[in-house]
Amino acid sequence: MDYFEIYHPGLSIDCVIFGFHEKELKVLLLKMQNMDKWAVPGGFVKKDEDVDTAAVRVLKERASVTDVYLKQYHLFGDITRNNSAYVDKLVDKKVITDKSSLWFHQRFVTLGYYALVEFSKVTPAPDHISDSCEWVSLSELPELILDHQQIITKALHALRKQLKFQPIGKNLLPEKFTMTELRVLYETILGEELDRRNFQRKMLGYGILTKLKETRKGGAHKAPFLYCFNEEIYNRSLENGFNTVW
Amino acid sequence: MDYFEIYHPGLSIDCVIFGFHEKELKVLLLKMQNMDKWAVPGGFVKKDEDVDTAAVRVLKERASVTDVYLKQYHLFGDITRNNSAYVDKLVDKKVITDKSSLWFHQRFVTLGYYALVEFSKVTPAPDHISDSCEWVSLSELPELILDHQQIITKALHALRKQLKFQPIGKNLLPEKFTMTELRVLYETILGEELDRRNFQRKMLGYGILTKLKETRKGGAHKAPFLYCFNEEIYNRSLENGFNTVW
DNA sequence: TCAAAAGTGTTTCTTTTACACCCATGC
DNA sequence: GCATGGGTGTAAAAGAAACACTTTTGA
Repeated sequence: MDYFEIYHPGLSIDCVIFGFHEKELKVLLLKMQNMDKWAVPGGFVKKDEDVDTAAVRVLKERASVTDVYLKQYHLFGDITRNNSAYVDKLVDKKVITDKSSLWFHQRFVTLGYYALVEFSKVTPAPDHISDSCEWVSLSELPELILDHQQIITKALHALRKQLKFQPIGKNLLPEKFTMTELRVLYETILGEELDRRNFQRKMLGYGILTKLKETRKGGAHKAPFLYCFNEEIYNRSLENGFNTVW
Repeated sequence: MDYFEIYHPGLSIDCVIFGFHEKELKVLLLKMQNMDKWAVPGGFVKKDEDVDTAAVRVLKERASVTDVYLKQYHLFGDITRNNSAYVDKLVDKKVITDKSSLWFHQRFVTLGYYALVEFSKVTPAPDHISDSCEWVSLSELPELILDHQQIITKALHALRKQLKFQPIGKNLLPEKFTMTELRVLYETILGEELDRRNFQRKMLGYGILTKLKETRKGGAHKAPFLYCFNEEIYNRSLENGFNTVW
């Protein structure tokens, strides 16, 4: 494969994939072949491809993830983020061929996207250049390559900022969910506890939720009602934002 | 000049420079040599240069603007934004040499920055590839090259978003200013009127202002007090944001 | 002396916060 | 039957919005 033929030079994409499971916010990471370091799924932009389209493709190719909320949040373009020694190591470990090392030795700027996905819909599967693919709690991040730690941190900050004045939940939660599940998601992202009753009132006030007749049975204790998002109002709120802050 | 030697391939930078004058928000535009189209000051990133540093340099080289607030807000990476016919025209008009046209015929993604500058501190001066350099009201934008209209529009949206939960004013206003001047700036960016008294109370509540003993004399009517920003609290608010919304 | 902008305070309304009781369910 | 989480409402506090009168100044 001739990278120089196919891809836009010096530009990569990295996608921080957020999922929510067991009251924890997780990111989907790939373990580099023959190495003890992990990485956010990334890739390159084809010469005739929109960067947004490239991000969607990267998500699919490298993490088998489709149909997600995806948002560009920052271009990482410091000169320090490149590391020739790291590429030499990749060649050494046969992660990349010697022939293609010229491509990887370029200076890259990388465009950061974050993706919100429904945890249960993703079956982590390593691609051909990864040893494994796993959900990892934000509180237990392993050693990461290059500046991927920073890329994740900044994605989390961007996500928090978005949460402050836009709805979040679609794509992170299953189609039907309880008010508590939604609240715990908010608490997890914000890193603080929220009053159960006040949360419910405020959230319902936005009108983005539809209360269903069903309840979530099977759990211990009283069966809570299920909700789903009102797509139309949800999307409108995504565009316009709220006028209040969490 | 060999662009390929010096610059990072396929990556450009465009800076939307906002200034505030006579109750209007303005942008600094360059008129392309021998053409009737205008452009936002832009440039390229050197191979050994941080993108943020490149933005500062571009601002200085192309618009003689220094010491400003500068913020990366979006990477424009759609495939449609490139236009070979446009480059041919530039060669035809001798804005760029035939020799360098290969560089300009690349597909570029461009990184958008917006800058906030003090209007009176800028003396618009065209650089060597521009006919003129002028402040233009946002409401009277001339015909712009490529997707520069979109680049400006998105910069304004990003600025409005920032205004909602961060202080704005430093760099856009002179060191000393009246409360009315600050309010009119806010009104201009937001595109709506704000109550004079409520604005003052809320703004003072943030603690980012220092009331001076001086007043602005010379104008008709009662002389208003002057204020300046409390740098320390201002910068802290820039970092942390407010918890309220305008 | 008057028009126009500036300074200042109060009342009302809305939003946010804090908090308590009853209900349903599985163990 | 009891521990646990779920449903619901209200009172107090804080914040936002609406609003009016007096002061200063140049013309």
